[in-house]
Parts: sequence; structure tokens; C-alpha cells
Amino acid sequence: MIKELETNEATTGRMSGDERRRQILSVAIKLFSKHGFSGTTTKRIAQEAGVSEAMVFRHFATKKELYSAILDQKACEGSAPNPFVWVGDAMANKDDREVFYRMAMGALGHHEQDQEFMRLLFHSALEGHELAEMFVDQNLVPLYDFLGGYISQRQAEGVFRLIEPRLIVRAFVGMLIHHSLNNTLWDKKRKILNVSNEEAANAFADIIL
Amino acid sequence: MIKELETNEATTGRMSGDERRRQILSVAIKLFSKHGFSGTTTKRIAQEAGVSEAMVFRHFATKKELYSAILDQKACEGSAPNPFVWVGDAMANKDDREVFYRMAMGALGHHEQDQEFMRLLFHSALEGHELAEMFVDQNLVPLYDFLGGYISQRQAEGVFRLIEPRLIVRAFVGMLIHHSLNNTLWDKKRKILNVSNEEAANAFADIIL
DNA sequence: TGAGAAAGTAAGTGCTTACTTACTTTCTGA
DNA sequence: TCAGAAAGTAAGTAAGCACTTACTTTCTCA
Repeated sequence: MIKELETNEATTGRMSGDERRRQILSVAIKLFSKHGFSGTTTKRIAQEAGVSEAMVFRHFATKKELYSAILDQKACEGSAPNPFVWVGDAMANKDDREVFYRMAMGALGHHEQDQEFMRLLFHSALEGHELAEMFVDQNLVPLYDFLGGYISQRQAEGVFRLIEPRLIVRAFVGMLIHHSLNNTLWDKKRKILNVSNEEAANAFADIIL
Repeated sequence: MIKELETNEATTGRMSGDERRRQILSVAIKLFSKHGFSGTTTKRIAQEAGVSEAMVFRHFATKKELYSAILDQKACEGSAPNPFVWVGDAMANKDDREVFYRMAMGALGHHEQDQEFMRLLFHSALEGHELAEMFVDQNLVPLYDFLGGYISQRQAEGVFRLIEPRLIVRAFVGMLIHHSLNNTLWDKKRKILNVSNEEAANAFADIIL
């Protein structure tokens, strides 16, 4: 928290308005995800972006607007993980094990690559920011519909045990998120459990079936 | 965040030193759990405790010391949930379903009653405070040993599938924590899923077996 | 009953915060 | 080539922050 000052973003002298805006935003996302909203100062954002504080306020009228801009960026940016891409094929083939294995691998890999966003989401959930609500509506709700729908269908075909499908989804998503959360937040040193994503995904798929 | 000022703790005029100390600490816990460390001001703590800021600093030299005092309190206070109490009997009888059902009911009930502490823990994990580490060492590690040991034993007896026991614990604990987290943080309105603890515990126990 | 200890406060201190103003430097195109 | 637009800054400002000081009120027990 003391060191790591001085910009590590490209400090190329002058930028276009759009470029600078994006750069400031990405620095802000990084800092908000590390320290939360109230733990991040506009001074620090400016420092790490390599500009004066006045530049931050030229692009974003208030600190809150800067936080809200994350929302727009995350909403537009097509980088959202798409479970359908991960498991669409397996579902078409009704290969249940592959469905859950692929879903697990996709989610665990995604969480691993985007730890920053995961932290940001938890901060905003705790702080009551609407980013968290947006995430629920745009990602969690569709996921429950999608995976719950598949489970429901397989139950009708007599293949799956008759447990409320959404509770099965909750259980499975719980395994995945909790495992990722352990790896990035609670047990970074992997003292409790140190396994590869493949091992974890296999175990979780076995358990759910 | 604007309203809810004015103390709602007992504002009985003068207190003994110990009483006041405890009261200030409990107000602080409440506020830290709501807004995090940097989101909570000493002024606000004093206000809600119904005393002047100077009193806060008479009992706790710094704001950080106030946060650390939570650690001591939570460590001493015997209120920690004790999974052994919940499932000891069932384990002795080797009633596997009852073991997992009871564990689930115990955990979900406990989380429901102590949402404040759950939020506090997440804040401190994100902020890198040692409270989170203490929680892992004192609660999570023993839980993995305890439940993992039982699973290991039942595997040796040929009753359970041969999956790494600690991964089974992770899966089960994941279901429980994720479910509680949904109810208190992500989906307070229960839009995604609205079930009783009994229903959830039954489903989770079914799934894990 | 009165002195000393303990509980309490009002009004600071200096530093940090989010945000502004007035100004300079650099790019761009008619 | 030069005017004006856009990118940039230094140096503020008022409010808020953690924390302190010097003082008053209330309890307690020899």
C-alpha cells in the first residue's frame, strides 16, 4: 500500500481525450478493486495514471461518476463470460458430465483471469453499489435460467434426480464461486487445498451428478 | 446512508468504563460491517454510541486499534459456531445424510443470525485485514480437517465415492456459504431463488451423497 | 463531606479529501 | 502559419478526517 506508486500504465506523454479517459478508467478499476470506493483517492488514481488530478475531473465530473462509468464499460464490453459457448455442444449431445465439467472449467478459468473484476464486484456488493445488482440481473439470473432449464429437461427425461433445479444450480455455482474465492481471497497460499482447475472441475462434476 | 443517525444503542447517561468500551466496540462492528474500515468514520462511531469522539479515543488509541479489538473479542467470545456440536451425534451413528443435513442447517442458521459478522469478514478479506486470516485458521482449517476426516473414514469403509475428501468439503461448504451470501448480499429480495433453510439443507445433503 | 478518580465534553490541530480555477503547452487544419 | 481547440498543469479551496488538549461533571469511599 505504500510502494507501487508511479504509473505502470503507458506513460506516453500526451494522449487523445478518448485514450486518456479509458486509461484513467482502467487505473480506477484496478484501484477500486483493490481498496474499494472509499479506500481509493482521486489523487492516487491521477498519480497512477501519470496525470494531474484536474485531468481526472475533466473526464469524470465526480468520483462517483467514475465508479458509475465502470458500469457502462462492463455493460458494453462483450467480454462477459458466456456459459452457452462453454457448454452448448455438450448440452446438444446430452453429455451431462461434459456439461458440468465444461461449465466448471470455464468458470474457474474465467475467475482466475479476472480476479480484479471479482474483487470489484464483491466490494460493490458490500458497498451497495448498483454494479452488483447489474451483475446479478445480467449474469446470474440468465445463468440460473439456462442451467436450470437444462436440468429441468433432463429430469423430465428421467435421467436426473428430482431436486428443485434452481437449488442444484445454486449448489453447483456455489462450488465454483467458493472455490475461486478461496483461491483469490481467503486462502491465496493454498494452505487448505491446492488443486488444479481440472481436478476441481472433475470433482465438482462428479459430485453434482 | 444519510439517515439512521442518532444512537439506537442504550443511551443511558453515564456508563462504567468497561460497559462503554463494549458499547463503542459493538457500534464499531456494526458500522465496519456496513461500510468497511475506510468507509467508517470515528465521528460516526461516536455519534451512534451517543458520546463525543474523545471518548472513542480514550478507549481505543487509534481507529486501527478499534478494528483490531474486534479480533480479540471474536477470539475470546465462545460464540463461534461449533460444527462438532451440530453433527457429532450423527457422525457417531454414521448417519451420513443426517451429518450433512445437520451441518447445512447449522451453518445456514448461523449465517442468518450473524449476517453482520459475515459482512465484516468479507470486508476484512478484501481489505487484507488479519481478521480474515484468523477466521481461516480458527474456523475453516479445522472444519476441513473435521469434515474431511469423516469423509475419508467413510471412504475407507467403502461407503463414499473416492473423490479427494477436501474437495468434497470445498464443494459442500461452497454450497452453504454461497447460498447464505446470495440471501444476504447478492439477492436479498430472493428474486433468483426463495427457499427455506430446510429445503436448501435437504437439497444440498442429497446432492453431496 | 470532600478529595481524588473516573466519565465525560467542546473546541481545537494539522493533514487529507474531493473538487476548482486560472493558466500553459501542444496539436490540427483552413 | 497561426488561431483556436484540446490536453495538460500548479496551486488553490472548503469540508472532512483521525486524533489531541484542556477542561467540567459525576461518582465513590475514607
